[in-house]
Amino acid sequence: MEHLMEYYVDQWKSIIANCLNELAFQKELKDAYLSSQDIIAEKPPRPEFGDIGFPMFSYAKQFRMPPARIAAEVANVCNIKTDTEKPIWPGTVKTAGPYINIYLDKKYVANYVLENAEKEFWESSPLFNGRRIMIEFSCPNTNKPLHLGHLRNNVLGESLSRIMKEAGAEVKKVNLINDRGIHICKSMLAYLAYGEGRTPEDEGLKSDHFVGKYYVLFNRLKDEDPSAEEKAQELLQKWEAGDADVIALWEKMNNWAVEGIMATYRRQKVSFDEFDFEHETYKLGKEEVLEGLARGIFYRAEDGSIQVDLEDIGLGKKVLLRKDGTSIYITQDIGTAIMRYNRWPFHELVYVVASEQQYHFKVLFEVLRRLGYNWAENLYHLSYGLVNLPSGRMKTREGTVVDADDLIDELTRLAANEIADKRREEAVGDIKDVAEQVALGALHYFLLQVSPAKDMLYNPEQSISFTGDTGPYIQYMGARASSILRKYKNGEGNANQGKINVSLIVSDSDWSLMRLLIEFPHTIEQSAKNKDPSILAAYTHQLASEFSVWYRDNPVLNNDNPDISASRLAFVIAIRETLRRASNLLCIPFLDAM
RNA sequence: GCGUUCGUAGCUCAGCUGGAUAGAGCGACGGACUUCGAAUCCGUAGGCCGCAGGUUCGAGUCCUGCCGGACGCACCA
Repeated sequence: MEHLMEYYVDQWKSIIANCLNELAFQKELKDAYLSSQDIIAEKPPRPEFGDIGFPMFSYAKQFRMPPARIAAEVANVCNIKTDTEKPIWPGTVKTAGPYINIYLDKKYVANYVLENAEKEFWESSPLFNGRRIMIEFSCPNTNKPLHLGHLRNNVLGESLSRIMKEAGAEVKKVNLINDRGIHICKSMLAYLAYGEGRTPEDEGLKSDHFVGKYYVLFNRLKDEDPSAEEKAQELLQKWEAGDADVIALWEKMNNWAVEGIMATYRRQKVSFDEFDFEHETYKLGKEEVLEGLARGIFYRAEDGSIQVDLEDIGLGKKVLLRKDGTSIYITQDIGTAIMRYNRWPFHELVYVVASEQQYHFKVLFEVLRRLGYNWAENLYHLSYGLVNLPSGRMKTREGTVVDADDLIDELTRLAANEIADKRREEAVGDIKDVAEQVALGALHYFLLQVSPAKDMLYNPEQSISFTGDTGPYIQYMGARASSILRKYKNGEGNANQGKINVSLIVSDSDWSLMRLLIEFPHTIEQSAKNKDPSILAAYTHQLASEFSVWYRDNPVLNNDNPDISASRLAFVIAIRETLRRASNLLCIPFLDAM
């Protein structure tokens, strides 16, 4: 089953094409043949112009007529044609100057929406059917806890995964834990210097925060011991050599870090299908590079390192393997990509990684292409911008990094205060839990609302606000819809004595919402196609906002007419369901009460 | 310097891939609660869409140049 809006538009495109061809035939214009793909459809800017618009400008040349006249004549042909061959999805054809506008049959659409509110209308889109899409995101270092930047990464990856899945794809979420390297050795060194064998429990710290504390302490160590950097390097070499003591310490601290990070994932409600660990993958790719060297794709530089020359496409020269034969970042990424493809041949692999690594991914993709992997065409770097705060940029050294757990704590506290202020304790039940769901809704919506490519400003106060363009606002509207249903189920109102009659929900204000509902699948496809949850975020806010206006003007249960009650109730069910689905795709917890 | 990217209301952001009078939210000002939750809603004010060219019937959207910001240009990740 095609989606309603798509189906409508495609159908009308082909009708308009037929009518244009008919007109061309009548005018004996032989070269004017058009297929439905040539027809440009548009969403009219105002409701008076109907539901689908077709501008006629571009046909003026071949028809040698002014656009307005083409519109008039085509509309004529259409009206005759639709009389004889009735479209499956009915509508009325009108003109407005150079535009042909289609007015959909409101009763027909209303009937469709109500009948399918919880059924196939909401089924996943066919756009990505059968597509295997791998999405890599998060990829934390295990020397410190997650911060605000990771939260944007996580929610982008998680939301995009859900959207792609909703659009029909088979999605595999993967995470590569960076659990080795010089940064971890720094935490280890500082722990050796100041830790005195203590554990996170001893200090009452979440385990990843405990590790992070020693990473910060490394700066102090550097001041006290000028050779600290060198010692960290030594530690890394010992680690690579398999020194038992070093490995044991690494395992201990690494587990603490990973354990804490996983706890944050659970809290943020993001999850992964597969984890890879750098300590297992960091040597991958070396053979590939050596083989590329043997095949003459790469070359050995004078200093002994193996490099690739990408000057011809403006990417310069890039080292792929150190002169001592050891792997670097890009070496292992080459190996990891190949391993992943062999393990699960994907149609597309999306890397959700900050924009600062754009160059890296260009090189990586090009190297894989030159190695002859044709699937390298299907690698995609979803580059996203930095998250800044109203107070300025986050900097580790200045201690202005916003910790992920602390931020969620703070947002939760603010939400709990609000619940208390509004005297909603009894209605919500578990305040702490609901407050945290509101905190997540606030955080996630705010982070997703901005197009990924852009740097953004995160304003915690504004994000948690219950009015305006925020997550809690969307949650509130969902809760209001739920509240109406709850009252109905408790026997309030007389909807159960009425019969659903679609002609009772075709007013202008009904129609505005109805149209939004049928655009939901199309919006998901747009989001999936563009890999951009912000499109869906904007849609969801609009849906919530229009529902807010609608329920103020259209009493559902408080209505003398049982048929109106029943019909509006069915409508509320459809709206609530859409809001619930949309919220879920945006990682905004749906709440029945807040 | 080179590359990538962004520049839209006082602030934070949209603008459906080139179409009809450029939209939201916040903030400001003014209104609406004996009626399904006022954590809401309505109204008003606020714009040479960074600047200048170009393509087009038509440009916030595409191409070029300039200006301004961000991020890259490691045998770090």
